[in-house]
Amino acid sequence: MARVRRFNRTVTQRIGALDDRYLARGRPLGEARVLWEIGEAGCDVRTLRSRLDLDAGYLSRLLRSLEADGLVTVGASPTDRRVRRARLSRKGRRERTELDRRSDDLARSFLEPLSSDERQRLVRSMAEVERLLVAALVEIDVVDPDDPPARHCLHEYFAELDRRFDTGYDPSVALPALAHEMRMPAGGFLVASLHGEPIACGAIKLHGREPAELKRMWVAADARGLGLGRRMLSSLEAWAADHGAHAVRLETNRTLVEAIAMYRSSGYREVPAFNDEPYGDHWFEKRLGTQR
Amino acid sequence: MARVRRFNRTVTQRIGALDDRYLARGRPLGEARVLWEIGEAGCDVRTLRSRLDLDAGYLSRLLRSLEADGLVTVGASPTDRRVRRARLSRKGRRERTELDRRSDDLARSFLEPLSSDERQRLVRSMAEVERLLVAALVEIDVVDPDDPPARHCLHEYFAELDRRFDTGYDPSVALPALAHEMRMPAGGFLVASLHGEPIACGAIKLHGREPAELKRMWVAADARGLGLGRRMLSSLEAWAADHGAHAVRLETNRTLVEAIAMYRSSGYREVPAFNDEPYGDHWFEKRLGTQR
DNA sequence: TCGATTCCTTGACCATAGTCAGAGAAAACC
DNA sequence: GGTTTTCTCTGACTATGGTCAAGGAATCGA
Repeated sequence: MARVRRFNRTVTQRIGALDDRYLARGRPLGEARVLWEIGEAGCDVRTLRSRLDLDAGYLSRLLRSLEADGLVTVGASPTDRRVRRARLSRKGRRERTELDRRSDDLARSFLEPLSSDERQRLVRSMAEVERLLVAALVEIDVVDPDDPPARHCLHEYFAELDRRFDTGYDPSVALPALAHEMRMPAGGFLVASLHGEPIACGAIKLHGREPAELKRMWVAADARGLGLGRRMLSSLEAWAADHGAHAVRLETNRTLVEAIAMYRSSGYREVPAFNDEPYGDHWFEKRLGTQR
Repeated sequence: MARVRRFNRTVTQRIGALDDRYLARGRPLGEARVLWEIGEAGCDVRTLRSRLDLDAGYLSRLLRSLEADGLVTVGASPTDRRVRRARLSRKGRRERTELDRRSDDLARSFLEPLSSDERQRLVRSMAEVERLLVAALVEIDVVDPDDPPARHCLHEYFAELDRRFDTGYDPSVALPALAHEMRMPAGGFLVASLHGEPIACGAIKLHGREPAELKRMWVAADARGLGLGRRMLSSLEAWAADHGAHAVRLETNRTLVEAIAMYRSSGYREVPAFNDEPYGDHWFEKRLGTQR
């Protein structure tokens, strides 16, 4: 307990202060955070507001100020002209790159004085601390596959498969998993969210007395390494077991090496192909019920 | 690198914000920090200023405000009437206890959702992160044993021995280590400091071709577990070796179990008593020079 | 004993962060 | 087509954190 308190004080205040100073570089911290959060691709003002949890009036003023400095432009969103969309100007983009660089510098300054062995231990311990602290904040819920969070996850999932598969990914070629197959009574769709943002998903298709099928398992790139995949996997298994499944099976592509490693270490055994998914290279199955 | 950056963002901002809110409880954060830092025993205003790194005017105003709330009294220091000394009133003491409780609650809230195995891992990893981050910030210097930092360390060292030894500790009974024996050319006195505050010390008495003697090794209670003892020990050994010693020896009391464990694991072997230190229960020696 | 220095206080000032109510424009609802 | 809701902006206001310079009281140094 005392240990935790001291950690909070030392690490939080010391690094936090440094972090802020590095990020701010002469600019009010609020502006720097907004600049950062807008991102390369631009961002709707309402999204900024919810992500940074700022008052509408305050954010508006921050944007005006950034606009006056020539760092961002704010225009109407193409789809809904009430919504305003902030984009970085070229100068803003340069500025953001600079912030990025400084953030890297800061990280490097922690690692530099250490030996390579110590560096590894530091990074490993940091990951562990983060994983355990964040784990308590992640919520996994059953949602409808047509709800916005689920659609967001699926969109990201497909985009990632398209990037990673050697052949790209075309959903119309793959075996489908339709919305009605991933909601009750045919199945379930789980979404993990952190501070209200969806960061991982997975679906189960029930097949009566046959093994249930695991589909659409995805973890956001910036949430990896937190043990979230494993947690999602066991939540899906638990959901399947609760709905009468005695086993779960799945197919996967050979490029998804981390996923394959995770399946193996979670008790999945490779089995012969049980379907003709064109993108499938490996098929796995795990029997449920031993743990309950 | 990315890992370190993410750790900084997540842990720092998330916990930092929580920590501040917990600590503040309706009061400006600045006031809460001052209230905390004054401590049960009271504190000179100048010390507060340097510890919290606040502007003199600003701190003065904060104290006025705490005084107006009846939490603090500020009076002249007994030794130097320019210096002002802040003390907690009864109400202030209650308030500080409350802050203490909340800080505990916060720490508990991190641990609570975890299994006991996870808790252990979290605490261990936090200690590791802190140790490695702080290690880079600690400076070990050779100082004169009569300098204020050295005197502070020695004072704390004796107070601790007095608390821990079954018989209490009376410096006039023990074998002495006089200031001139711990400065060149007879010996050396090392102090480790973090942000300018001394947090550990140790001394070497040289004996020509005979083994050097290690004395006065101490680590501040709130800096333990950071690997500082081991670091101080190897700095002392290095200093001794640099000044011609081929071996180091020391005596210690049986109640100092962590120290004894550290000596053993650092390559010290127990040897027969080489002096008649009345508080000595164990005598150790280590040959130097193999590592250089 | 007479500056010089140290320590603190006070008044004047400033920037950042944030809140709140009102209003205008666009979209959604019925 | 009129009403309601959503989204944003603006102006007015507040609190917090912080800086700076002047000055008074105590102490130090010669």
